[in-house]
Amino acid sequence: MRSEAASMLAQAELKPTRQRMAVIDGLAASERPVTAQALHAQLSRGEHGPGLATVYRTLQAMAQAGLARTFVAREGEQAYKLCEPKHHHHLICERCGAVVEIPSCEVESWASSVAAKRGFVVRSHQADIYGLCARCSSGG
Amino acid sequence: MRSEAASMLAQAELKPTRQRMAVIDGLAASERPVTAQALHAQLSRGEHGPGLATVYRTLQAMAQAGLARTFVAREGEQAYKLCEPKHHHHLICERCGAVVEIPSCEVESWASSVAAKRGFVVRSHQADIYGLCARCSSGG
DNA sequence: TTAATTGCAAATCCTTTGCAGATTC
DNA sequence: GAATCTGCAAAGGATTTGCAATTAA
Repeated sequence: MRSEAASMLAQAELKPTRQRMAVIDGLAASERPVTAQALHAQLSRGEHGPGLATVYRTLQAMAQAGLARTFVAREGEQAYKLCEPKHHHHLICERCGAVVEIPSCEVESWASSVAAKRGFVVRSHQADIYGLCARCSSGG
Repeated sequence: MRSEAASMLAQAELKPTRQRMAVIDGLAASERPVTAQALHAQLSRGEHGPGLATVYRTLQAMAQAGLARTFVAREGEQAYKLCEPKHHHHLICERCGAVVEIPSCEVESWASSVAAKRGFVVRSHQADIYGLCARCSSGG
């Protein structure tokens, strides 16, 4: 049986090294986007944690392969989160940072009609919804 | 008669200094988002161009006041563009960088229904459409 | 006059890069 | 064995900040 991480690396055409597996496992373990710095710090708590450069390189490669998406963190950092390679949108909790993927794409028709009105040809679109998740809106 | 720039500064509760006016005029002159660096370089061609720090400070203040929006430029820089303080979306040309505002908000119902399905309470959303503007899709 | 603003340059801080040694296929 | 990958530390580059001089109200 092949691990999830190894499979993703194969998709990205990257060799499944111990360091990269750790990065991906770390990413997968969080339900919210993680910055390279944070991930490196976390992985460094154990032994054999990958170097910061490797974390950056791996995250970048994953994003480029479409297997991770980038988010803008508060102070100009970039945060990453694994996601399906196919197009989708996100629900993001502003309190706890949780990210839920929305597979459907109902914005598509809206996007093309709005674009057509102004002579645009749509190539892609991005739509994210920010709010409070069930837990945060009830508990807090 | 009060200039457009002075009026915006008033809205942001900033004193209408010569430097800030220059920054805003420079922003207003471009139909695409501009980075602080680019704006500073452009304004420095003339005399009395504001310092880089002032450009950064002004752009940041405008964004905070909701009078400008930030975009992520290619190499991790932040680009700014003036916009209406009220909520809206953007059509962005991937070729020439032009940005057209979409005042309507048809995503709103989509957003709240999708969010409700997962127990989320919507606080805001962001939706941008990328493509080619009329000129770029025909001419190129 | 008083508080806000500017400019400069130094300081921060995220991210990238060069390169020798280690590792995968 | 050849091509990749890693780690380290140095380099790069955007943005922020301290502080004395300047300017707006």
